[in-house]
Amino acid sequence: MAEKLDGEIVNADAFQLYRGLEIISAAPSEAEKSQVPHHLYGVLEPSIAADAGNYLHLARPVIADIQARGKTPIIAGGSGLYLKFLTHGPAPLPQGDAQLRAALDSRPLADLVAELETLDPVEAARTALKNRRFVSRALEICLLSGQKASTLRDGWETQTAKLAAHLRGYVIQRRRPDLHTRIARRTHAMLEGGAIAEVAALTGLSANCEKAIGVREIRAMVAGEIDRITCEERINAATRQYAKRQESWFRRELWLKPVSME
RNA sequence: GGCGGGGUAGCCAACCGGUAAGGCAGUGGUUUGCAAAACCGCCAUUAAUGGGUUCGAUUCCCAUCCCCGCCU
Repeated sequence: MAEKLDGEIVNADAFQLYRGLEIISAAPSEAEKSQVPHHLYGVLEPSIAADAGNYLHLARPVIADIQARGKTPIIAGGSGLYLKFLTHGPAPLPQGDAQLRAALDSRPLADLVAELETLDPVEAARTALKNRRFVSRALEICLLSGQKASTLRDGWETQTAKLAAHLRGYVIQRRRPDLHTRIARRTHAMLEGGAIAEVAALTGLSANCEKAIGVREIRAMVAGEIDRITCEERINAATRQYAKRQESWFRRELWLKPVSME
C-alpha cells in the first residue's frame, strides 16, 4: 500500500515505539523497513514511560514532514487511544504526573472516590468508580489544574465532533477462529524467533513496558515457574483479549472502514 | 482380581438433603493522557449413567461405566 501510494509508514503502536521490544511487539522487520520508509519504530528506551500525549508530540512533526515532502503518511498500528489523539488532538488537560500517581496509588480506592466526589461531583457521576485508573486520573486532573475535570473536559468534548474529513482509514477484520489461529502462530514464531533472549536482555523497564504481553509470561518460564506450553498459552490468551479490545475500540471509530480478510 | 479415593460448565474447583460459590478461558462493552493498560456486564434450569429412598437429592442407598492410588 505504501509503495502504491508513494507513502511512508508511521507507527501508532504504543509498544513498537520502544527499542528492545521488537520481537515481542511484532514490530516490522529490517527487511520491511528497508522496503519503504518507516517512522517511530524503536525510538524510545524501554526505561521511559510514554503516554498518548508524548506519542502525539513525536508523531505530529514526523507526519508534517512527510506531507511537506509530498508523500502520503500511512499511520499503522493498534493503539486505539494513540490513534485517537492523532485524529482528535489532545484535550486541554494536564499531563499525568508520576509522583502524584504514586501517591494516589497508595491510597484506598474508596478514599479517592470520596475525594473526587467532593472536588468534582459532576465528573464523579460519570466516571466508572470501580476503575481505579479512571478515578485516579479524574482526581489527578483536578489536583494538577486546580479546576474541575468536568469543566475542562466539557470544553473539549464539544469540539471533537468535527473530525477532519480528509482522513481515510481501514480496520482489518478476521473471523474469530482465523484470528485465534494466527495469534497462536504468531506467538509460536516469536518464541522460536528470539523472544526469550529479547526478554532476558531487558533491564530497568518502565512500569509501562513491564506490561507488554510476553514479558511477564516469558520471565515466569525462564524462572521455571511455568512450562513452555503454559507460557505460550498465556501469551496467546493475553493477545486474544487484546485483539478483542481492539475490535471494540475500532468498531466505534466510525471513520474507519472495515476490511474483511476472509 | 482386591482395597481405597474420585467422577460438578472448555479447564481448575467449592458446597454436600431444600433446589449449583469462585477462578481461568470465552463473550459483549467502557475508553483523551500507564491503553499490549485498567475496569464493567454476560456466561451450568444442571451435577458420569440407570434405578431407589424422600415432600424434596448434585448431595443418602444400589447397580453400571470411567479415572487415580495402593495391593495382588
